[in-house]
Amino acid sequence: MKKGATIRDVAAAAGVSVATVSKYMNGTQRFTPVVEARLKEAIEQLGYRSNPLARSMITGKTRTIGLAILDIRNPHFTNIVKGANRVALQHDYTLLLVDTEESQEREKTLIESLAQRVDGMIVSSRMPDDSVQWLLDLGKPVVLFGRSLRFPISSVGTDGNLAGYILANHLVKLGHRHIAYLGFGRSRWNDERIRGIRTCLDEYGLPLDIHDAQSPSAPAGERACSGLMLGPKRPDAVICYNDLIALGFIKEARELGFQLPQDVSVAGFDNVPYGEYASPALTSVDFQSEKMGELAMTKLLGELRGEADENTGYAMLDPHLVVRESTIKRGAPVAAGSTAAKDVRQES
Amino acid sequence: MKKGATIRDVAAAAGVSVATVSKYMNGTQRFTPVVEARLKEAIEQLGYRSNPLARSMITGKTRTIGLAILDIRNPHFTNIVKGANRVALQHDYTLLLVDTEESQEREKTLIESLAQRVDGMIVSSRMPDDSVQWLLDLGKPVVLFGRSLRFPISSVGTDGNLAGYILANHLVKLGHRHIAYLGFGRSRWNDERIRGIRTCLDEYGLPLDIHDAQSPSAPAGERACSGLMLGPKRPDAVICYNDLIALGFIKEARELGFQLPQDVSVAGFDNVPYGEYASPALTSVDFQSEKMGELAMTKLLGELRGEADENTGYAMLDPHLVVRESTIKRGAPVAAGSTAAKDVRQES
DNA sequence: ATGAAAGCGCTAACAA
DNA sequence: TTGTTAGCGCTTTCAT
Repeated sequence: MKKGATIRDVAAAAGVSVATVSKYMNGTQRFTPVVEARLKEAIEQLGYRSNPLARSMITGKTRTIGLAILDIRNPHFTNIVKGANRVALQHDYTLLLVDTEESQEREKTLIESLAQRVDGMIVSSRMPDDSVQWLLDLGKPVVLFGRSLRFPISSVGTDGNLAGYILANHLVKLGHRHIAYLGFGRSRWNDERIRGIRTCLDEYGLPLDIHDAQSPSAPAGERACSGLMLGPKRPDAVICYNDLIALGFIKEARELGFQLPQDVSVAGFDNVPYGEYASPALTSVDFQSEKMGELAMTKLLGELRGEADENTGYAMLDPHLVVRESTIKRGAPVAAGSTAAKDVRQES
Repeated sequence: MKKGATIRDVAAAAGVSVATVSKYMNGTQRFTPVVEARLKEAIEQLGYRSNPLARSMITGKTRTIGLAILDIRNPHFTNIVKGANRVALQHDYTLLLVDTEESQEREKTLIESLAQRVDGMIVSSRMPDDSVQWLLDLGKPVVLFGRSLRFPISSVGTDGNLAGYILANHLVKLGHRHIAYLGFGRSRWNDERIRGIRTCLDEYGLPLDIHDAQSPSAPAGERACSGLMLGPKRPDAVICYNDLIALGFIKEARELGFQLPQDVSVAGFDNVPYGEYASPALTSVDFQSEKMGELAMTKLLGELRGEADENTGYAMLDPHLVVRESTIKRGAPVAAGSTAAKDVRQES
C-alpha cells in the first residue's frame, strides 16, 4: 500500500508550483512544451493521481449521484439502476447506492446522509407526499420516481392509470367478466392502477374484486393465491400489483391444481425479465424501467448543468402491454403451440 | 437550497471553539451540561450537519466501500449487492457501486478511480490473474470473488468444482448417460465447473459433450438450444453455465416441441430467484450469492478494522444442490403432481 | 505562462 | 473540560 504522492511532490519533482500542476491536471490552461514535458514526466514517475476528495472540498462537486431505492432485488429497481448507471458512466459520474430495504425509519436517515456526499439524488420511495418538502430541503437537486402532487419537484414516472386501463381492457376483450385485483396497498402506485382498471371496468359495467398482498414479492403472491382461487367468488382473471406477485400467484395456482391460463388468466405490471421464462409466460405491462433510470439520470445531470428549464417537471413514459401466454380468451380451448406439446423429434 | 452552516458558525453561535464542536459531533469527549446544552441548541438552530468530505480528508476514511460487479441485472450479482449492502448498512458504511457492464477496457479505469474514493473494495471481475497485483497496488484493501492462485489476496468464492460434481452426480443417478455442458468460456469459473462434472462422469465412464454460449444470459441460452437439441448427438441432460442460460434453453426447447423434463433434463448454477417460477421449475446449484456478498463485506470491514489474521485468505462457501422439476429420472413417466393437472375445482 | 497565497470545513495534537 | 493552531490536498484569485 503506497501512500499516494501529493500535488506538492509533483510540483517539487517538476520544479514548478502546485498551481501549475493543478492547472495541468484540470486542463485549465496551456503550457510551454518544456513545462508540459516535465510535468508529464514527474506525474508518470510518481504515479500521481489527484485526490478527488480534496478537489471536491473546494469545488463542492463530487461527481457522484445518490440513488436510493427500495430493494435492489426487485427487477424493476434493478433495471432502474442499470439505466441510471449507464447514463452516469457516460458522463463520468459514479453511483452511490442506497438500498433502504423497504424500511421507512432508516430511509430518512440514509437519504439525509446520502445527500451530503453527492451532487444530486434520484429517489424511489414510499414516503408520503408531505416528506417531499423535506427532501427538497436537503439542498441537493433531486429527481423523484412518481409525481408529487403538491411540490414542483422534477420526477419521472409512468402512467399507472393508463397501464391499469390497458390491462383491464385486454382482459375484458378476452371475454373475462370476473376480474380480481391483487394489489399492494402500501405502494404509492397501487391506487392509480386500481383507478385505471376501474375506469375500464365501469365502461363495461363490470365489478372489481380487490385483494391485498403483504409485500411486492413472489412469496406474497403465493400466499394470497388460495384466498382468491378458493374463495367465494373465484375470478376468471386476476391482475397483480406487479409481476413478482403474479409469478408467485401462478405457481401456487398450478400447485392448487388449476390449469393456467385456461382456468384463470393472470397478468402483472413491470414486465420483469423472467416473466418471459415463466410458464405460462407472463402477460404484463412494461413500464420501461431501464429507460426510467436513464431518463431520471439525464434529467438530474441536466439540472446539475443548470439546464433547469427543459428538464424540470414531470416526465411520463408510456406503458406498453406485453401479451404472452398467461392471458387467454375466456373459455377458449388450449391454444395449439402455446404449450407446444406436438411434434417431438425422435432420435438418439 | 440552503448553504449548510459550517462548524465555525456553530462555534460562534454556541460561544465555544470549533474544536469543542468537533469533539461534540464525534462524541469524543464529555462536556459540562451548560456547554452541551448550548451546543445542542446551536446545532439544532442552524440545522448543522458536519461535512463528511472535510472529515474524510483528515481522517483518510470515507466510510464508503466500492463494489465492482459485471452486471447488476444478473441475479447472482444482485444478490451479492444485497448481501454486501446489508452488512455495510449495519456498520454504517455506504456502497459506491460500479457496474462495469462486462467491459474489460472500462473496468480498469473505473476501478482505479473507484479506489480513490473508498476505504476498500469488493471486486468481481473477469480480469486475468496477473492483474491482481495491479489491484493490490491500488493501495486499498480488496476482497475478490474467486480465488487468486498466485497472490495472497483475501477472497470469497464457492467450490465450483464440487458444484459441478454434485450436479453431474445428480444427473447420473437419475439415469442420464448423454450429458452435455452448455458453458460460458469467457468466465473465470467455467473451467472448474467442467472439471467437477468431468471428475464425476469419468467415474462412470461417461462422456461429456461441451458447447459454449455467447453470454451468461437467457437469450444466449435460447440461441444455443437448437444446436444442442437438433444436433447429431442429442443429450438426455444438459448442464448450463448458469440459470439464466438454462432458463433460455428451456424456453427454446419447449418451443422446439420438446417435452421437458421428459425429453431432456436441464439444470444450471446460481439458483436465481426466478428459477423457482419457471416451468419446469429449475434444478440448480445454490452458491449462496447473498451470503457471498455478506461474507465479502464482513471480511473487508474486518480488515479495515485491522483484524487481518482471521479474515485474510480464501473463504469458500458450500454449494447446495436444489432439486426441482427440470431434472427427472431418465425414461420416467410424467410425475403426478409435478405438473398438477388433476383435481381442478369447479365453481364460478 | 507561471507562481504566491488564501482558504475549503474539518480534526488532532498540544496548551491552558 | 475547553481552546489554539496547524494542517489534510487541492483550487483559485491575483500578481508577476
